[in-house]
Amino acid sequence: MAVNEDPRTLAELLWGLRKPRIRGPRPAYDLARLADTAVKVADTEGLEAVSMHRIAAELGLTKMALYRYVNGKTELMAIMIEAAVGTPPDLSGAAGWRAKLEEYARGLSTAWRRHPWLPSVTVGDRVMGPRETAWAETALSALTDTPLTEHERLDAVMMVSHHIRATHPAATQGTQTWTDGSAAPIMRELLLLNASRFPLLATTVAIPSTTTTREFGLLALLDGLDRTITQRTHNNGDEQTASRPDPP
Amino acid sequence: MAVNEDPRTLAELLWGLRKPRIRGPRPAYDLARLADTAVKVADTEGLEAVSMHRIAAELGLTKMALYRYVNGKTELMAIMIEAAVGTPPDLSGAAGWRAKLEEYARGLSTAWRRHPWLPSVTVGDRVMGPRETAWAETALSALTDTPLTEHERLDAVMMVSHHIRATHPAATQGTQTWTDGSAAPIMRELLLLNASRFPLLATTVAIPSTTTTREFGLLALLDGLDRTITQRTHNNGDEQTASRPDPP
DNA sequence: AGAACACTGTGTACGGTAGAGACAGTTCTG
DNA sequence: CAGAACTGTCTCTACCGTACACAGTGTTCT
Repeated sequence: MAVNEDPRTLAELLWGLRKPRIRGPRPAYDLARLADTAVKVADTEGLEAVSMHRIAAELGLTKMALYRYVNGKTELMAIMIEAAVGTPPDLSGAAGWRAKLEEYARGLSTAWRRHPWLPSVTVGDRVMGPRETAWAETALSALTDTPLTEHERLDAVMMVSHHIRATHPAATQGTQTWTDGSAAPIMRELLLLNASRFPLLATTVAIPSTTTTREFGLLALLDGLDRTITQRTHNNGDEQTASRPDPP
Repeated sequence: MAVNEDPRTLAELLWGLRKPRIRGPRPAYDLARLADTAVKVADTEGLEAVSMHRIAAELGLTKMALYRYVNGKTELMAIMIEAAVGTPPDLSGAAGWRAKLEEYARGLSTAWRRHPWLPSVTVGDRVMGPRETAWAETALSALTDTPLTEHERLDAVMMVSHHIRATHPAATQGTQTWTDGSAAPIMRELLLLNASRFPLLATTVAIPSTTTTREFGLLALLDGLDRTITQRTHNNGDEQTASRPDPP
């Protein structure tokens, strides 16, 4: 990566603020085409297969020609994300914040199942495009009728997203190292070998799991939000009277 | 990366099962020394500064000499992790599963603050070393007295870890893109510019935050776990009588 | 003691990555 | 029609991880 990492120019690219160029020969392709082929490569061969050379070759271009469209690989990744996220789910069918959040989690999950590289990339400090932003906006809409503050709603939404990300099966993320994945059998073996040092883990991996991490976690998460929400709605009117000082 | 990624040999390295070599000249260094210098470089200059060449040069070695100690960069990373994680916190001082989990979260947080690259690396499908495993064992011990099943306890522990990871300030992980980080001001600007499309987000970023995401999230998480735990302890004896069929 | 052997560290080379900069060709604008 | 602006290509650099042959060094066996 290089000195090109100017977030402002990236933002202009993502939000359609690049001034259209008139003079000179027409570009053979456009950003959408670039993004689509890159997404296709990532979907079928994994994210590590996406290199400047590879994508350029896929389009019948030289590697350096790509730099006429994007300022670097960071920008290519950004437009890939925008192309892949799609549109957020419709939450209007679900009644109540809890059902809406569950629906949102489902939507996130299916989108990520379609593009398994997506969760590992839509992370960290970065400029987001309008389509990805729309997801966050949709998620926030699930909590508008709750007594949570604006930032608490955002926190709650992020919690749900992170949980789905962490339990994403094909992710390079927080897969359950102990029970799933290619390293799991080795870990199991090592734990049973050292059962005296790690008795709790050893017994755990010896037992087959009946529940899924994702469901259990989401349940706990929503239960926890429910607690503060119901608590605040009940104390809503009382709080003022209770905190009102007695007249002298 | 190469064909070297054999998880078995990695496991042997991490768990001290490498047969000690006697013949030939003594190696100038050992794995601990390698790991320590690599950790130091990662701590001071970031994880991307850790390359085979860099670490070798730091030790006064040729790049290729490192391959006499580790089979590749994957193994180097693995021993770096083992060297950096340290020992898990002592939870015996905390009373009850909730306080214990909070203490565990605190310990995780301080360990990751010391080595900001650690959370982004201790993730995904991989073989873990004994010291990292000890952390998981410790975390599990917090929940031994709860009516949760073994796998549910593991799930709960993973949830807490993921949450701390996701809210880790210096992480390449799920920092709050909207409110923190270098891209945040740009996102704020874009949202206020497009406030009609993203009203909820726009109002949110316009308001200063009073609470921290980490605390709010951990609260919700533990509240959620509390619900199932207390629910099950109360229904413990009743459940059998309630589910017992009436005599005909 | 001497030979055989095993191991360490070095030098060179390879294929991969992202990217800079000069250049030729094309197309629009004045 | 001429000049300006733009596209795509070519060559080059600087990294990265890693394979492999080789020289030197120390241990072990005879």
